[in-house]
Amino acid sequence: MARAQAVDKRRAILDAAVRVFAREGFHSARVSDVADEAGVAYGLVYHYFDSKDEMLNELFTERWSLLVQASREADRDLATPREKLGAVAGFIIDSYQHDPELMKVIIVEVTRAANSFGRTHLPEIREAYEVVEKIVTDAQASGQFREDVSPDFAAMLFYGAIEQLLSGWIFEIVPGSPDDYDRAKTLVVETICGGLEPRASANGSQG
Amino acid sequence: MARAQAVDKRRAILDAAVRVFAREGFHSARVSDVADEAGVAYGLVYHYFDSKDEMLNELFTERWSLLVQASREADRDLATPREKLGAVAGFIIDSYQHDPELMKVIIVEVTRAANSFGRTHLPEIREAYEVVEKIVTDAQASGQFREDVSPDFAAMLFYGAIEQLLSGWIFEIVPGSPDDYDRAKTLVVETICGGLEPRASANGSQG
Amino acid sequence: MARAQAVDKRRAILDAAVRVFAREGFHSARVSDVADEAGVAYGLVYHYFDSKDEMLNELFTERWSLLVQASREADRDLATPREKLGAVAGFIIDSYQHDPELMKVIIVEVTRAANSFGRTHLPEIREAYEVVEKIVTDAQASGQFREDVSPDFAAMLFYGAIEQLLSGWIFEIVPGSPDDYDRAKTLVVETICGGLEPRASANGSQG
Amino acid sequence: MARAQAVDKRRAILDAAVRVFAREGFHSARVSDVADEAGVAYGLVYHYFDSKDEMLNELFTERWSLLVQASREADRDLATPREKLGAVAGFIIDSYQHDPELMKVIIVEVTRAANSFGRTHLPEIREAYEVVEKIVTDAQASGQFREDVSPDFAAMLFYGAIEQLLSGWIFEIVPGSPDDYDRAKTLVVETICGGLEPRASANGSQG
DNA sequence: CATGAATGAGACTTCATTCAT
DNA sequence: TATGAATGAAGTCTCATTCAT
Repeated sequence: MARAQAVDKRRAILDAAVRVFAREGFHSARVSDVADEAGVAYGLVYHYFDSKDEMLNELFTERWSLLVQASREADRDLATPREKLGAVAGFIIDSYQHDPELMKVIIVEVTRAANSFGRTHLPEIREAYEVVEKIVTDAQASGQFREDVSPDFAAMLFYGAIEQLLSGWIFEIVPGSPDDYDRAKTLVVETICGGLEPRASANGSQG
Repeated sequence: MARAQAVDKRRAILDAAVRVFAREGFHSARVSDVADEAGVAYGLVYHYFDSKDEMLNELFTERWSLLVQASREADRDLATPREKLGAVAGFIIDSYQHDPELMKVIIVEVTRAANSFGRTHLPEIREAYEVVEKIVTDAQASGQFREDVSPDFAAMLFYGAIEQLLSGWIFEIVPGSPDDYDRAKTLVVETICGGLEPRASANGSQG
Repeated sequence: MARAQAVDKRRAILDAAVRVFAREGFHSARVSDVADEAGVAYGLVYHYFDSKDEMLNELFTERWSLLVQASREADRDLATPREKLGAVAGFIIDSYQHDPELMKVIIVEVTRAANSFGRTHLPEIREAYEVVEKIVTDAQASGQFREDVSPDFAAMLFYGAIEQLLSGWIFEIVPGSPDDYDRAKTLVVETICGGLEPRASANGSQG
Repeated sequence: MARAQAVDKRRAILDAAVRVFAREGFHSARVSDVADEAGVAYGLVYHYFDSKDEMLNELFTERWSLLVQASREADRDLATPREKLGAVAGFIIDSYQHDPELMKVIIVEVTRAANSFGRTHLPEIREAYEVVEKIVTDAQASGQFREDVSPDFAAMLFYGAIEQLLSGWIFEIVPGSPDDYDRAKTLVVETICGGLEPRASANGSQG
């Protein structure tokens, strides 16, 4: 019971942190803001977390591990590279749709903050990239993707595009309705894969 | 003479700021670091700039306006969408090759920092996007690009991919040699355009 | 217990501020001086007060409200204008005698600093003036005071004289012993009221 | 010719200082504000004055010496204490009417800033007080003023009242039209002198 | 005389973290 | 567990003054 309480408080703090970090940005957010938002005492935050950074770390890892896991399952369970990459993109976009504040924090404060938290979590981020790289490598081996685009380059393009897309929604630069999310899932894959697939006829400088 | 001196010092501070911001990150960088790096007195920084922020603003605008200008010229002077987008991508990659520290600062601290400086410079950033959107729109009108990908979506993908690529080089996640830069110019365009062009035969919804 | 502690520290800071502001002047006083004088950590000052200014505001309001209250009671409870004004003057002089440092701060840094804090507290200062104005108005209505001196003019004279007197003591321009304080109470009222009362015979240019 | 120029610039700086100090307050005013207002180069201020303080010192002394001189002449040339004190009050009020900004600076930044410049100029300020004290002493000796009010006390009251009055005009707490100025000259003397003169009959608790 | 660039000390405020209860 | 008072390091910005030209 007390245990349940404790877990609840910890969770409440983490959830509050998401909202506060999303709203204020990690840097501007004060630990006291998180405590207030969670409705707990200032000091309790430090009972559950060693530092402000740790909250973000936890938030990131919690979610990112799911992405890596989902990516691996997609690679294992699905047949074509399009399906696989579509599942990865779909998972990310669904995550955003389901909890936009959390995804905002993850992308803005970690994934694209290569200077600070991005560095810290580089190994985890690379894991996700590597799944995509493997999907591309396999697709090249089977002739489904052209071979002149290196897998890491392709993974870069893939994630770059998706993150930019999410950034656009996050900062309301482009409209983001449920319809847009669905359409985006299809289009991002189609566009990127379209570019990665060999052309039927001659392509390239395409006179 | 005195005038030249003055200009020099201002320039020296700005150049020092690039190095310091690139090295430490804007947030961690102290104004005193910039002054030290420039070899001037602390107060002189505030003689030329109203605030630490203003230095970054200036640095960004100075360079970004060149990008916008170059993009417009590419759109005006070149013939095919591939050539146009290739010129834009080329300009960015050349900029990076020529002054990697400045581009690092611009991308890391402004373009991808949608929470802080990215917001401030959104209008300027949008200008660059709009050129790409126009290129895509025109290409769609002439049947060179498929029409089911909206121009703003395409612009998002395009810039997202390029920025991610540069991030990879900046943070040494992927190797970045002069050869890589050249290859990247070709590939990024080929891949993105490849995805944007109509397929020779039926594909798309890939039946 | 913890609560009492907290209150004590807050009080200690405020009391220290009085001493420091009186000694150094508000402008020259550093927040660290106040913290040192109070024997607390620097940051604690900002735990209890939003700014250095706020300490002075609090100090002023705390005391000034007592003056306004005492003035109103004097007006209500006493009979003649002499008694009323005597009570007001007496309260101020007693305040000075009781806590000269606080009154020094209030007069020097607020009441006579019309440019800075005086402006901020003008409404409260005016309240005190208005009580005196009312006393004068009533005295004029009952024929005890001459009518050619407007009440606000009279209030000005009254407070101007008292403040100057206190300034003289504060800066040791004129001697200030307990005896002097007592004598002053009588004389200031007698002189000012003497000037406000109608002359028995002809007055004015009194040849 | 060059000499005339020089004098003009010095004067221009001093005049600008009056306006700037009156507008911003001495503390908030920057030396550069004064230079800008005077239309001269920053450094020139330091060619003519050793420091920011010195400008205020000069401004004060320049005017205050006139007051002392005028007071002495009034004491020497006029007959009754009323006339004498009336002339002193008149001179101050005329000064205000003639150059309100300068008088504002003198009163707000020097005369009533007993902590800072008031201390510095205490000797000069005392000179003015001493003239009034002498007038009162003489009036007491000739039986025109009551003897139970000490001359320094009386001088305090006199100046306190006048300064408060000017403060009221300066900060627009009480209306200040040319008419008000004229009326004030009469009333301030009449009230103060009225209080200092012996009562025809018994007075005091004035049954 | 005149200019304005250059200097650098100084102070407020913020806030993550610790600790006593 | 829970509270919130207490700590103190750190950094931005201001601005009077100096100095080279």
